[in-house]
Amino acid sequence: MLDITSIKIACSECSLSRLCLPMSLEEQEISRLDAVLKRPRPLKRGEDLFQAGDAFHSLYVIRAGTVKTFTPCEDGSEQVIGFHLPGELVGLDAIEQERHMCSARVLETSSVCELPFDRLQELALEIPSLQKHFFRLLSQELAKDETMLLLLGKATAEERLATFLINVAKRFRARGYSDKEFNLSMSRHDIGNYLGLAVETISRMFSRLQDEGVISVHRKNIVINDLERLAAMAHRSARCGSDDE
Amino acid sequence: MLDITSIKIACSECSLSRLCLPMSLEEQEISRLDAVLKRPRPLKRGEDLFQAGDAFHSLYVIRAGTVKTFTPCEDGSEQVIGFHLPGELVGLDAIEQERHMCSARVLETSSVCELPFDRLQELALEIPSLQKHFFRLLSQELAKDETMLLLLGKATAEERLATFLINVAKRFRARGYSDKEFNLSMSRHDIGNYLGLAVETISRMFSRLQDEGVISVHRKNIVINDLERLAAMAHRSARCGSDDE
DNA sequence: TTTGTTAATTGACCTGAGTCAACCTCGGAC
DNA sequence: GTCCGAGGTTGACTCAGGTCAATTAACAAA
Repeated sequence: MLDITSIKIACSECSLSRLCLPMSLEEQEISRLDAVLKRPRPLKRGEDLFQAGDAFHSLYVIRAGTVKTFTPCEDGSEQVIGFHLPGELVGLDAIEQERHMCSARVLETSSVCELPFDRLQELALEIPSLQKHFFRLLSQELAKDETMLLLLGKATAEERLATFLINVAKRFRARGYSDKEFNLSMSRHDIGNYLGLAVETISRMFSRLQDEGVISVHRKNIVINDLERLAAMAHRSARCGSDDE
Repeated sequence: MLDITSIKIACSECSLSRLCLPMSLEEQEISRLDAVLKRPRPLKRGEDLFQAGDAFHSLYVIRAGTVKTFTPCEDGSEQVIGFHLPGELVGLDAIEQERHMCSARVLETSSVCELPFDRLQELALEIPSLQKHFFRLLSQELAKDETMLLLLGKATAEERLATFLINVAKRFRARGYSDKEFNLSMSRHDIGNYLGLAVETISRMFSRLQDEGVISVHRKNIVINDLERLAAMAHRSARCGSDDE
């Protein structure tokens, strides 16, 4: 039987540190961060990392798996805010109100590292590059949201889905996976919700892109056949001069 | 003739400090921040504070007037990201890339304080409450954007405009102005762009709300006659448990 | 005052995406 | 195996909001 507590990997040895801590930290500084960090907690599909309204204590880094964040609406429905892959942080929007603004739900078996925010803040005072890293991280998140505002404000269904697929592909590549073929861990329903479209529209667009030969779709499996053409579809309403990544 | 350099008001005496620096700073700490800050620069309608792509050096606090931020799109159009009133910061999305992601244009005669970010960052290492303030500020900005994502993803034209009007009213009240009657400094075109709607739709919705007696519209002047009803329109697709403010 | 220009309104019409409903297809549970 | 239920697809129809075009209002320049 596997002892969960044994799955302790120091930040310095974590394969994600390039994504999670892309900054110059001294060996000794990493250890200090490491000491603050609580070890990965394994979570099963459907479990919540936290829920909207919960008191805020920690940020979470995804170590493995996928997490979706979403806000519940007055009418009982929800709005998906984002999908988060390994190396990405969730909970940043909770700092100000000191309670979570959105819920975070695990889409497949995942594990996350917990970063108590108070400790992090203290550490950031002592390690300038850590402070800088967090300012940048928050700023980056803002820039991402703005790109999303543009997408929801202007783009057609086709542009939205094309942009989404390209974005997912890029993030897979950045993690060392294929950007030509991958499995989407989220449902059509979640994709639609995220992109401000009905499930049926997502389904139709997948079919259309497949009919045009741009992608091949089989259930959750996506193959990108013609990245050029997909990019052309996405770029028509894209942010000026955004090469991303 | 007015000497512009004479319009120097220390942060400690600025009427906006409650909005701009809502935190406990020692007298001496405020002076240090004050020393870093460059004095208000007056700007005329149509002038740009900065443009998308410009190198990032400073954040700006609006002291008077209104500023809109927007990103240029590939197709030559633009997406309005936000409207900024006195006491609000612009440029936060530029920290990561070290260049501005959006342009900031003045909608009416305005003045802004410039905060060189490097100096600010140094200061934040020495003044814990300042660091905390900036983390919170960035987080708050994220939460705002998420609320906007919800609006663009789900809300109808009526819900969008109602939400917008209530939001503007709240911000006017927070600044000591009437929340029942005010002048919108932005054009219908900008409002439409911001809300992901056509100008004509904005116009039609204004007319509809007026016909229903909820508001009175004359050019840029708005009078809210029935806040209850306006709030009801807005709340149908609102974020759960968001009293804002 | 007239004139030019830009913003705003209104109407007629069109269309992209939502809605509703039927059906299909996996992948368990038994 | 077969049954079941959730997720996904497809078609037919509807409608909110976009587009296009004409008209009006506000205001600055001459």
